[in-house]
Amino acid sequence: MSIHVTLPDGSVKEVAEGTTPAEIAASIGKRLARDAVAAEVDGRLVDLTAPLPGDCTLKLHTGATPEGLDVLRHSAAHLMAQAAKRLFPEVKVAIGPATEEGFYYDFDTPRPFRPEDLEAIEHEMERLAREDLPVVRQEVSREEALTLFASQGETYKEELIRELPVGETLSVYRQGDFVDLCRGPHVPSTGKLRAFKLLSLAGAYWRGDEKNAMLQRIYGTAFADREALEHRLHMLEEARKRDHRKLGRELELFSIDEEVGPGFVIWHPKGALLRTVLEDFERREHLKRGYQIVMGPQLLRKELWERSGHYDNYRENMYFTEVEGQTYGIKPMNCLAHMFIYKSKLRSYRDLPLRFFELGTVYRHEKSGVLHGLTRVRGFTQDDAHLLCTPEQLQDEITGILAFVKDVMDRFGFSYEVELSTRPEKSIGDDEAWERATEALRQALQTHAIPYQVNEGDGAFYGPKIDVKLKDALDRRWQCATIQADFTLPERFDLTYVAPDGERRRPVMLHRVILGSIERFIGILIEHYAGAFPTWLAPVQAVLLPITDRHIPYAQKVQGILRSRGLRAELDDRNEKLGYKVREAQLQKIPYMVVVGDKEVEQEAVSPRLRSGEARNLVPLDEFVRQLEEEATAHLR
RNA sequence: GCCGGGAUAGCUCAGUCGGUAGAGCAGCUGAUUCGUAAUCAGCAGGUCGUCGGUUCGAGUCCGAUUCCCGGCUCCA
Repeated sequence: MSIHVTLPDGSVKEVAEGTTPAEIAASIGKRLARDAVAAEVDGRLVDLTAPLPGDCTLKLHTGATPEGLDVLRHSAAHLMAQAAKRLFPEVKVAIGPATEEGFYYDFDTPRPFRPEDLEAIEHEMERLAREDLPVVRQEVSREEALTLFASQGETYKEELIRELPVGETLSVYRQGDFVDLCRGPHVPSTGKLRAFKLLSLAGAYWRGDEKNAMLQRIYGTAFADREALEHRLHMLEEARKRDHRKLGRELELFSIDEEVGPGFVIWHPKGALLRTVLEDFERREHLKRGYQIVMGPQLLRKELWERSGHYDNYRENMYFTEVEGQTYGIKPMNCLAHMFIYKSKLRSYRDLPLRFFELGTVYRHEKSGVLHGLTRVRGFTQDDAHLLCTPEQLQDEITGILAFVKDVMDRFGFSYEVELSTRPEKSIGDDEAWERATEALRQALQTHAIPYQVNEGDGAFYGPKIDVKLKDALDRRWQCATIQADFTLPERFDLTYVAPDGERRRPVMLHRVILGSIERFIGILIEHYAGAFPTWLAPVQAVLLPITDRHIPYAQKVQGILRSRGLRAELDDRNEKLGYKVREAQLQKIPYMVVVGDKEVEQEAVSPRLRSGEARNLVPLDEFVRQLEEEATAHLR
């Protein structure tokens, strides 16, 4: 008998004896025996106490490996359920998985949990962990499982079991008085759980369906050791500090006021400037790539929305207004006007592809509970484009857009993931068109070897889409760029072009955005940079700090020079000490704090201080202007 | 939309048992003219989210409502 053992650190050992992974871990070392949480036998994740077959490959996991951490967190979820049931015997448990960040468990409770309950449950968890209860796997038949959970009144578990095929063998895990339906694996005993924390309370629908009962969810996180847990808690705290809603106010970028309307953003001077810089960047990038800038109206006749299918499929999100017996819909999307540009004259295949770009402001009535700072609003501007091309050109156009997305995301240093979303239940168009559109998107991803996940039924109502999800500072994923293939709207609006053979053909339409919505993207940017925007984006690039009143004229002169070069320079001429002005500029995260005093005036120089704290002394004025100009235009090259 | 929590000065927050509101920062005025993260003094600032109820009396208790926060569902 010989067993290849891969240790958590990646090293490999050859072991001759052993009946369980736990035994083998113990034979290798005390530390490993203590830290191991699960094992992988011939690629299958199992309990440490699972019997080993003769010859096999074995991989031992601790909380340091992704698989081990998952097991640890899943076990922490069980521990939490056990603690909750002990303190509140009348609660019923639903499901409690590990997540990317930690774990949660959903409960049905006679009264909602309160924050102080979390503390009590956490203490109980600590007690149960100290008791080091063995966690035991038991295989039972479907019928035995049903009887077991029915006898405990666990109706949610019953419902889950009933959906499994008759005759199936299931596994349950016991720890002390608590038993849970679970595939496993789990840590061998509760003492393995040494670092966990309950984080928040929330409502969650049973099985994620809005029509089902609302359960009480408790979120928590767990790590292999205290240190890793503390690090995570520290990161959460850091993330809170860079919340774009907080920074948006502190940096005077924007506000959202109840009196004005929830979900409607008011851009203050600095925010509007930031937004303008971003929009200018976008216009330039689009023109470079052969797009044409267009603009459509905010209101379009209701009949048009009926023809496009928006009225049937998107009405509950639309605002309507009626004047003199005519009903107009405020646009929730920009495509219709673009189609009318296409239709305004006879198009030849020689004209295609056509790429219409619009910074299009749209209004969507989002449900009240979903609004969130800049990232979920009711009025927003999309960097929207509609590409009209022949079916033969479709691949190249999609590829071009994917390259565009990459270029732009690289500019901001964002990583992202790609998803392919297929036909939803509520949709227009025939199966064949959907199939062709989906295939076109898939082909483009495959030929460029772009890894992607499939998101069944998550497409737009008029076509499938490629979604790009970028990751923000809180490691939340945000949908920004999306590419949607559409064979249906060209049909509904009878778009045609003249083919080489003189026949009228139907063009394909691509809907796409790169940043998604300017509002959302800026919200993400604020958190990404923690408000310290790179110089090219910073609303204020330099602030002049005269040391006393007699240095103000020189500071004004420098400001004038910078402004004449298109650089965004402010002057802090308040009667305050330098330290005070530096502090404020630092808090405003202005890239350059330019100190001017006697020496600078005398030498026609400046002493710039960076946000990092680095101070440069007496840089010749023309040299500083040149450097700043170079930095501020980096994005144009 | 759903579950839970919350709303006091521009901001961050205190306000005990129901007895008519307080701090720091910001603002204003004055003094100070200063070299890299807060100079000093004075002044002003509030329909306690809104509406209704209980009470001799409500920031405080009850109800409704609006908005916000944490999630769920939905989504750019």
